[in-house]
Amino acid sequence: MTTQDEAPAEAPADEHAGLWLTSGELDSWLSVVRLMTRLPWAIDTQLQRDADLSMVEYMTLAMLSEAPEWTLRMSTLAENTSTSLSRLSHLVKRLERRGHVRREADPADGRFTNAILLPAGMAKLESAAPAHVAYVRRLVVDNLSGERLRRLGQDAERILQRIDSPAR
Amino acid sequence: MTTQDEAPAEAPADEHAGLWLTSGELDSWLSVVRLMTRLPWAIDTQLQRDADLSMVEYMTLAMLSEAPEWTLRMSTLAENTSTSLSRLSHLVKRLERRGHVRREADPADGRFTNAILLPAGMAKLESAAPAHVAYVRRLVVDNLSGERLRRLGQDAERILQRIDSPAR
DNA sequence: AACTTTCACTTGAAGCATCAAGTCAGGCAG
DNA sequence: CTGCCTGACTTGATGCTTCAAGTGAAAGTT
Repeated sequence: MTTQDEAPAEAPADEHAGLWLTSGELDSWLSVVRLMTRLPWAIDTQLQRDADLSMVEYMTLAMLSEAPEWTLRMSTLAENTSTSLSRLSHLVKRLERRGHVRREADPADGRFTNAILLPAGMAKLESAAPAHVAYVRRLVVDNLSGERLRRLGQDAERILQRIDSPAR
Repeated sequence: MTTQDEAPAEAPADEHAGLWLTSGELDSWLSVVRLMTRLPWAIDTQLQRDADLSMVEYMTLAMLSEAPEWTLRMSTLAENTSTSLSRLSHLVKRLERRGHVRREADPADGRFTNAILLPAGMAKLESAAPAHVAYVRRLVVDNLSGERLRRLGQDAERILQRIDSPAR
């Protein structure tokens, strides 16, 4: 503080060790940012074009199709698709309007709401799946070696754990 | 087509080789999907809370701050932040209202619009950066080994290339 | 039994993204 | 120099997401 402390542009490299990112770290991070931006966009575009579904809608139908009785609680569905209950509620309302899904209060405990896949929704999912899977294969699964794909999944899980961990 | 073809639930495992995903592939893919969903959400939440900025807004300010004269064409900015020109136009209008940025037609060629970072925008960015970088370090950069981070960046680039490649 | 609380949603308003159409500058053809 | 044409945005409407507040069912409290 005795000497001047401006000169924001250039500074000794070690000055911000741990505060800023090194150039290599930054490159990797920016690649990840681009991936997070453009991969969802690419998949949404494909699904929208070929099946008039967004990725969350697809995931929602897919999760229901694998549940017993084609039925899941809204809260479970929200967890599994990583969305807020509010977003899911609006979204299911739209799927309901389109006849893909219906809702009913859980007969055993009226606080819960069950979302139930309808045959038309299953048909929609089945018609959308092949092109979607093919595209996911092309972009990701068949584009990386088995080893790298597995590690990518692991890295993702490791990051997700940190997101969920309480600190900060 | 001569025999019945329903029974959607169970089918021989090799039946859809290459059409569906194996259980390991599916696990990895679903991890990636969760990452794409929740990492942007986590970062947006942190930035919003600490600096009242979204990630795209942050990136926009950051790109401008590193450009000569704190100036970039809208189209360049759109490329660099992976957004559409339309979205960027709306976004920059909002940043303009807040006094972070201004726009002017390129004096040399009036078809281009330059976005220019204002001192207030730079100040905003500088106040937001430390907490943002710390969070990125915590979730990603310091959470993976140097080796794994580099590979993650490479995998991302590989996927991005496919997204950009014309076929399909 | 009345009450409070909690939990699991639902809703409406406001903000942001997307899509299609419009504008406007400069290059080019005649 | 007039009239297209292209490219680079900008705009307005529509739809989806988010945020804050509301509702209603069951469990616990007194």
